[in-house]
Amino acid sequence: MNLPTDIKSISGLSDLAKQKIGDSFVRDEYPKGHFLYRQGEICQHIYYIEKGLARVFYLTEGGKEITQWFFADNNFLTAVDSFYHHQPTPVSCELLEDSIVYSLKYSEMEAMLNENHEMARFSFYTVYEMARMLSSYISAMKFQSAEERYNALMKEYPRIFQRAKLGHIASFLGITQETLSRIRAGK
Amino acid sequence: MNLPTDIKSISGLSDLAKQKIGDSFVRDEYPKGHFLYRQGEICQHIYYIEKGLARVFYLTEGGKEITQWFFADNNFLTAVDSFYHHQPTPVSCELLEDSIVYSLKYSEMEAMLNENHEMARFSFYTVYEMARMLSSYISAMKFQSAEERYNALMKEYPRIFQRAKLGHIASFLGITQETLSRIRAGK
DNA sequence: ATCATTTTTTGATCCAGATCAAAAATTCCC
DNA sequence: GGGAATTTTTGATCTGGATCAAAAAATGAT
Repeated sequence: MNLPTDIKSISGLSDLAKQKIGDSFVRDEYPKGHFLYRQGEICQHIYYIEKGLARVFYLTEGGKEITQWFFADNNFLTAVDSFYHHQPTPVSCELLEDSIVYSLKYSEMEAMLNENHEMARFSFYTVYEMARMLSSYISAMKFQSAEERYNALMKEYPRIFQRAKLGHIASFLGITQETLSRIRAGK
Repeated sequence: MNLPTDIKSISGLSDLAKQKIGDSFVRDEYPKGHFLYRQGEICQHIYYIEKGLARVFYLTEGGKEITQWFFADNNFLTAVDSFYHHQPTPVSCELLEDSIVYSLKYSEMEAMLNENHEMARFSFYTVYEMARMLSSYISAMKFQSAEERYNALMKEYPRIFQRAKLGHIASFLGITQETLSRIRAGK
């Protein structure tokens, strides 16, 4: 068994299945600046960040980088549409610090799925968690001010503060860099 | 087989499983104003709206109704956290017009899951679709003006126009009723 | 039809955050 | 370590949409 805590907590998965899934992930270490996948490619893997920090982002027509999400320790991460439906992904994923990352290739996962349909519970789990994240992001955007969102983000991912550029954080929060700078200065 | 089109398109599901899932949904007709589930209850079913229109909403501390989503023909719908994790749901679901609705009880789904893990692909499918919806909602909120969002909503669900109150539409769009009224007046 | 309640519209004012422009601070590299 | 490029901060102004208040319109009950 490779993968730590998270996989163990997936309900409805037999120990055997957990074992198999855990064993089929491959452990890697990548340096800061490495891209797990890039815009336009088909994302072939689902990743698990054991330790590290990643930023998922895309480019607007105007050429501006918009951060879609940050992922830190103990999170599954993939370009969902691309991974499951083999379309080019509109987003890139860049590591913001040296990271320990596990990955599982789609073709392997598919083989496991065909061999044992129970594995679908694993896919369910990862997409379910994603839906929860999206859902809480929407609440935050609807009911919190830019400053509240910034404080919440810094509390959840304090390391972002040192690793990401201001503009990257601002675009995630849905505000301009100038506004974030002012928030930070406390004005 | 009861359920129409959608279930057939779920990839990776055997015909037998599709048959079984389809057959275990129960068809019902409900009048406008009926609640499929209410805030505070545990949502026991996953629903499929064959024909009709539903509004999912919650109350803020201030007592205001906020529309979370509209669902029309040929959509699966449930209070995800409540359905899968048996917690009281924070949202209610009300039918805005007489509707034909299929439903599947959690306990039955669970039995099916234990009997045939392939069924987990069905859960995956429904949550995946939800994640896509949430994701596109976020883009809309980030990149479209209130007016653009209103036009897009009316294009997708024209029947809302006649069935939902202005305030219900406005809270879904993330704006006030007054602003929506002005948008509609074209000012 | 009539009056009361609910819903929608209109008006006036305000504010969070955007935009545009430029200065200051950091980072990078030879 | 010095100059160029990048990133962040500061300043001035503008704007989409909020808020508060009240009028108008629609809906509904008797």
